[in-house]
Amino acid sequence: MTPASGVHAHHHHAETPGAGRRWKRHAQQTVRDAGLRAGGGRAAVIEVLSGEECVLTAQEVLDRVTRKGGPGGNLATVYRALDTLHALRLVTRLDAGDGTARYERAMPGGEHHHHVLFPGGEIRPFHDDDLEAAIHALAERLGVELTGHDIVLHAARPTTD
Amino acid sequence: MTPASGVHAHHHHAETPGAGRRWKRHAQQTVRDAGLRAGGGRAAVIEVLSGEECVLTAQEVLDRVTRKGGPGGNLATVYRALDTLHALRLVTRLDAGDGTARYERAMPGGEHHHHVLFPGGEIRPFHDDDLEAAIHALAERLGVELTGHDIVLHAARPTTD
DNA sequence: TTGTCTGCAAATTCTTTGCAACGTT
DNA sequence: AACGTTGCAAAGAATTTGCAGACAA
Repeated sequence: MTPASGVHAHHHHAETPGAGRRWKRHAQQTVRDAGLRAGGGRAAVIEVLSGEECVLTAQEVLDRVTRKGGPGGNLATVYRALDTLHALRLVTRLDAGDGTARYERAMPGGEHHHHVLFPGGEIRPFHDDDLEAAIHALAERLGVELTGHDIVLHAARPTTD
Repeated sequence: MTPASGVHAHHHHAETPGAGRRWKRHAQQTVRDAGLRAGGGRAAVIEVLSGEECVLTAQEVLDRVTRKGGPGGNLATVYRALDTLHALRLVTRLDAGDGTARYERAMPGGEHHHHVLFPGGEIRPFHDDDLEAAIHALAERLGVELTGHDIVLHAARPTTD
């Protein structure tokens, strides 16, 4: 049962201004360095992602690409672009548990955030240094070399806001 | 809750003996209490899950059910059973990021574990009280009423062990 | 030119559903 | 008898892939 429940991301989170532009440049550079070419489809996906702080599904990326006109107006192209960007660690994939992957830009330097899922599909990003510290301490305790970590909280609703 | 005791996590697989049997009884009881009947398919799924401490895909559950002979030898039945058990909060769903859902029994009382993913697909469960404490502190800081949380670590490989 | 990118359609994979027969209560 | 349960086949949804033509370097 997946009646296309909408998932809305909240911008609760003041993000560094220019982060999108910075990521866009970084992404273009990285793609070029990988020996790949500057086609319109992938460029459009990069453009869209640079303008979004939090997760989008492939379909949502396509919608936004389409809205802007131009090339990239194809789901296969979007998926291919997302795959490439993910392989280059330029985007992060989030599984919200509804069988649809969501993607968001990954800032260079490991700067990242996690997600709180609310009933109804709302997704809210958050970042917390104490949590990051706890994760790293944990990894050491477990004796594993961490390459990444995903944390998804499920909440009934904000107790305050 | 979850006093940050100095309990050392890092159990590879040290689970309380009898946990499987306990869960099985609990599951059967809960299903009965929900007004559902005791068919062979769901019973087989419960049987399989009770014998596994960590995640299985629907297909893996089916394989094990089939191996034991008897009813339940059908993927649709397995999915339906897993759905029901999940709705009753008797199983947990894990998205390892490969587009296939994995399920494991959920012990009553909130007792649970998280997962470390290694390259190659190996999944190792762990539990850590300090981490749990950190999560609860975090939720309070965020001002949300937590109903659950998923933590997935990605590791290159054990640094020691 | 050479090798990459795109779009379109077809194919895959995972999961859900319709329906008739069957089992439990 | 009433109603949940199961199996099989078909349907769906998300994601991937084969190909031929368009493009970038």
